[in-house]
Amino acid sequence: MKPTPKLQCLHDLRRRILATEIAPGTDLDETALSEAYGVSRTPLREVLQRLAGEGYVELSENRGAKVASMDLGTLRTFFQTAPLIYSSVARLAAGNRTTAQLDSLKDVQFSFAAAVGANDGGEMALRNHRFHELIGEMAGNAYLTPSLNRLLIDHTRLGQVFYRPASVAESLAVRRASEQHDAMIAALEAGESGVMVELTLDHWTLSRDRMERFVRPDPLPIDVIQLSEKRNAV
Amino acid sequence: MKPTPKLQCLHDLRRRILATEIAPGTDLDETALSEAYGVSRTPLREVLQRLAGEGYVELSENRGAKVASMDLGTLRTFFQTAPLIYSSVARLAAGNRTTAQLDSLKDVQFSFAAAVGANDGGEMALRNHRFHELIGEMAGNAYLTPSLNRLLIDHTRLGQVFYRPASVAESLAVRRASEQHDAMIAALEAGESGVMVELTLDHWTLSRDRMERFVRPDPLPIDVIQLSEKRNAV
DNA sequence: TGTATGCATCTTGCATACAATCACGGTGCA
DNA sequence: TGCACCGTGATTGTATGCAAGATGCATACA
Repeated sequence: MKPTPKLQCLHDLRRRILATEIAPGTDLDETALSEAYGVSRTPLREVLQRLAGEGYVELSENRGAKVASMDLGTLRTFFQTAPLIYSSVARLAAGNRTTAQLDSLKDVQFSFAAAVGANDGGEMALRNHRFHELIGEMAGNAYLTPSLNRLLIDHTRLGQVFYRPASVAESLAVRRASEQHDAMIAALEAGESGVMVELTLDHWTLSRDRMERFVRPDPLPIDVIQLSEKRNAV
Repeated sequence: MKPTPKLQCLHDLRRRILATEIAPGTDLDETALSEAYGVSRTPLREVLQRLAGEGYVELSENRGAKVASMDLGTLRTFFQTAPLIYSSVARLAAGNRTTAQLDSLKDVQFSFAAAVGANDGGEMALRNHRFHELIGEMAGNAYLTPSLNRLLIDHTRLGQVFYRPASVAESLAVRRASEQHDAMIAALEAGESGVMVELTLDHWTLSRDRMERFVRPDPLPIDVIQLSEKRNAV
């Protein structure tokens, strides 16, 4: 392998977008980026074109690139579509996976578990991303893969919030997710597509519930709200 | 609108690939194409990158672009995946379509019917492509769209063979497809997602049967085969 | 005769320079 | 005061020249 600056730039941008280190909707300046990564604008533009093809960024004529936004409509669509694609991919993966892919998956899961142990939220999210990306590769379905990968981009970005577990309950959820990963590996190894689909749906439900819990948290105690209102009321 | 040579090139390449005017697997020469379309290599390369993102072509490092191939595995996956995506998109389209989109769809269907009347196979295939692409836009689901569009690329390329109806039976099938389009428009207009899904699956079945019939045609009469074998046997 | 190696040629990848387009601020006029 | 127009700076889009890598052929050797 050779770490050409162009590929390095590609991977780093992907990582930074997934980590929401660059926020959704952010405008990307070609000149600035090309200087930062030490490549000229030509290859950088090609990187952006590629990222646009993968759904990481959006290009508009004469107005440059911006990180793919996540508005309300997108979110709604996300929750609507994810179970369908995830479960379809899961079924296929159980039938088509190669042992080499299975080994890669185990490696990634090892890293994920390590990140969980180290309580490194960002790393967890990225390893989790790679884990599910690999399952997509196992499915070997060129038509579903682009959908899956787009879902995963937004899933990972949403998940960034949740892989920084504040409460004990959320820490437990992460550990449970990791256990589900292990179970998935077993199901994939055994080629049990039914089990794999079940696990995938459970995994989805776990993740979804945590996301919903973030969007609609427990309301503050009433008296606290009143207090804060008094303070803010000049 | 401005017909910049770059966009013209993009659209023309898409068209030629869909029409299998450029066969699957064909290598594309940057220099030759850039001269043909009157743009320099830089924007042409960006066009290729974009086409790669859409699934029309495949890029490989230092080896240029080639038109997306359609091997046996691809075909198998295609038949496996199409009903799922098509019906999902159909359901969503019935719920989300705007009247403006509906008008566009009617226009396209008008052109399609005209092509059928004129017995222009290539035009039929392209209009049919646009018809289903529009239904994808109606669905308004950024996650499913890339899958749908990839399916449509291969569907149209496969269909090129069938939109040149040789027999009377095939001519009838094309007419029937056109009627199904009309019925779909009605279902979309009424927002009847159930009906829309039904129609879509029927439409798929019709198309699939014709494709299968092409892949596995009626065998030649035995004596003819024997004859041709004798000829080929040095 | 089959295979390996080195060179010539062609193709792609990258950087720089230039052209076109857009955003913004200022100015003039109603 | 509000709006329209126009210039200027910044940013993107395009072209060209050169560098690096790959392909194919000829030659030499086993």
